[in-house]
Amino acid sequence: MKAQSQTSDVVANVSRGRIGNKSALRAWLRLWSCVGSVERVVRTRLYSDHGMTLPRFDYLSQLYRQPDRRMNMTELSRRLMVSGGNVTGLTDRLVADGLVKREQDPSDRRVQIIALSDYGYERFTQVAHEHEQWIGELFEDLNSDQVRVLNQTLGQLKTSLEEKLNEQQEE
Amino acid sequence: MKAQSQTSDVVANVSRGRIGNKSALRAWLRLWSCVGSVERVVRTRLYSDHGMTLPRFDYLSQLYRQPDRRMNMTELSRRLMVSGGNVTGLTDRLVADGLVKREQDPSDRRVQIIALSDYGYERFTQVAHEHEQWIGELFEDLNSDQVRVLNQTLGQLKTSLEEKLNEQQEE
DNA sequence: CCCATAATGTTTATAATTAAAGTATATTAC
DNA sequence: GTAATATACTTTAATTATAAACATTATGGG
Repeated sequence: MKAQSQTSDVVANVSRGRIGNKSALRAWLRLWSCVGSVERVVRTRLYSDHGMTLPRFDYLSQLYRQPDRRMNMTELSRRLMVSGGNVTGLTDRLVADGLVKREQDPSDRRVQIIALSDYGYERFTQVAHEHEQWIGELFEDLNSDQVRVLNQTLGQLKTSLEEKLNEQQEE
Repeated sequence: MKAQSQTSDVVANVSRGRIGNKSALRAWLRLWSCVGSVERVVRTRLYSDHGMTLPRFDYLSQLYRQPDRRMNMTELSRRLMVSGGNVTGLTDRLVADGLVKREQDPSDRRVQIIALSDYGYERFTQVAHEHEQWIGELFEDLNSDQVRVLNQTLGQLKTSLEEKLNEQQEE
């Protein structure tokens, strides 16, 4: 009577199509593990083959994706999912290396606009091409159906997470 | 004739069931984004509600999952996917806080065995229970079919990545 | 036994990262 | 117009993280 109430709750949830905490936790641990493995490979190769760190690559890739190769600090912080202070430090080092430039926003003197320099653009495109191949190799054992479903599910999860973060922020 | 050769390559790959680099890259970016969002929520709540950092929580959870609540440094480093030096520093601080203890391996004097202390066990179980609920809430919009397929696909990816890492290491 | 090699963990120097406090500028309410 | 509030970014202190060099101990072949 009193035994396995936890387990039967989970079963009940599954039968209703809603997932239980245990099953969510399992998915989370796998997500975490896969991302960790991929990051480790990418970080090691970026550093040994190109002398570039992963945070800097991620930073440059955000700028690269913009039509004008420009973004302000707050937006960079949001997209990279790191703190503002972190972006300040990364920017200092990237400016010192000549990969990006700081520009002023004429309409708001608080805003720093970060622009990818010509050198930064050239350097990033070279590295990014290899990066794309690394990712292709790492995912090659998945077939196209799996990737399609994966993208669909993760897209939904991403949207759902963003909504939850917004709700939470407003409280 | 010369136009869109990239695109047609991708289409060719899809028709064969093999994925192209672009599609792998898209999947990777979504994985990265989802993991980043979840980590951000977990890190913030761990710190504000329990005064615990995410790296320490991850460290303790590895010990907790072992039948004897014990693991050596190298294994911790491998499972947490961080460098050995990082584990040394984390261990120093966790020992200072009384959450874990260092023990000697009688059969190998190089080896440090890290054991979860009674206090560490008690503390972790409290936090882990909430952690599990947070994850459950963050994933609640996915249905059980999605999670099942996600777990299946990520399990395969994880295995595939581990094989690639082993091959790479042997070269 | 002895030497070369491997494995375990620490140290060092530096970079990345966070939370929180601080500074400067904008915006909004009144 | 001015005061309160919000936004953008930087600074600070501490932690987390890396790669590479190092010290110690183990292992395997001669």
